[in-house]
Amino acid sequence: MTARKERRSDCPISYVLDIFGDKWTFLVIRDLLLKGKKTYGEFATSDEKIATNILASRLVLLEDEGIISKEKDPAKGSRILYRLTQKGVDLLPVLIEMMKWSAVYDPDTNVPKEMVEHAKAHRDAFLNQILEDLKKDKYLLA
Amino acid sequence: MTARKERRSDCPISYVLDIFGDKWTFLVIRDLLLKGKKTYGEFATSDEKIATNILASRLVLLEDEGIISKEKDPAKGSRILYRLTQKGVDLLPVLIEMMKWSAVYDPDTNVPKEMVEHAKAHRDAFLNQILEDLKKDKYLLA
DNA sequence: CTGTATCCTTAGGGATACTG
DNA sequence: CAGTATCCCTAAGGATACAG
Repeated sequence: MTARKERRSDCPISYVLDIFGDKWTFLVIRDLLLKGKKTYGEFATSDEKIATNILASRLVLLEDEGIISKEKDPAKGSRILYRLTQKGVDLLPVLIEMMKWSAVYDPDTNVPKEMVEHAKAHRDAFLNQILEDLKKDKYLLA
Repeated sequence: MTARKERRSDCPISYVLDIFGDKWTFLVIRDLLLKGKKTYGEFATSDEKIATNILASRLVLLEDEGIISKEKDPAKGSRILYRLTQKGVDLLPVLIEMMKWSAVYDPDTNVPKEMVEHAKAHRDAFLNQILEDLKKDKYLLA
């Protein structure tokens, strides 16, 4: 069933959380975006062992939100392939920033070393640029 | 009580979700980072109306994770001020990317118009840059 | 005002079996 | 393999009262 969409507020952060505010939905995006996974079975066998009912409900949710789409595998009719829409692909920067943050602060995370270096080196410059924009009220919320 | 930390995997995205995988925690960060809120009462009166028990538990969680810290208001001893640590401030890029995404895809979001323009104009360039890095396996997960 | 505590309800989610 | 369905349980979370 389609989850009834009830916004808690008109805040853009809240909009993201209304869709992704749980421990699983972003992992499906990760699998599609960064692990090249495309099928139900591939999602189901990720390290975090998502339950099949949760997985199915998330795929429906993501399709309802226009973030993924389904198609039959042309090579094998019984197989269904999931792919990200543009709206889904555009989540990449969010994922990347999450990974950079973890790369810096999670000692146990398995992020490539060069990415850690990249993140640390660019962190200050990136933050300063954003803070500049903040000063111009570019991102300030009401 | 301190939530028992049980990682589901060593994935950096999963690390973020283990902390922020709910509908409320990021809103507290938003209030600190983008709304200039500092006190319990200010958090409690946000648009989304977080329950006080949830709020308190999230503040404990965030302090345990080293993302916020507490101090007494020097001007008023009974008042407690929360502030972000460096680890917390470094979440800003994540929040910003979330806002940019909402600015593009949520028709009802109340993001400043200039930010929408900014996001749309820079989206392709930004994605292309990340995709370049992806090709170099800079962000690829195992 | 800053929290705790308690009660209660619902939603999230694990395990597993089952269907096309 | 791609899902549904069911059972059951726990955690999340709303309401509210209360304490320092």
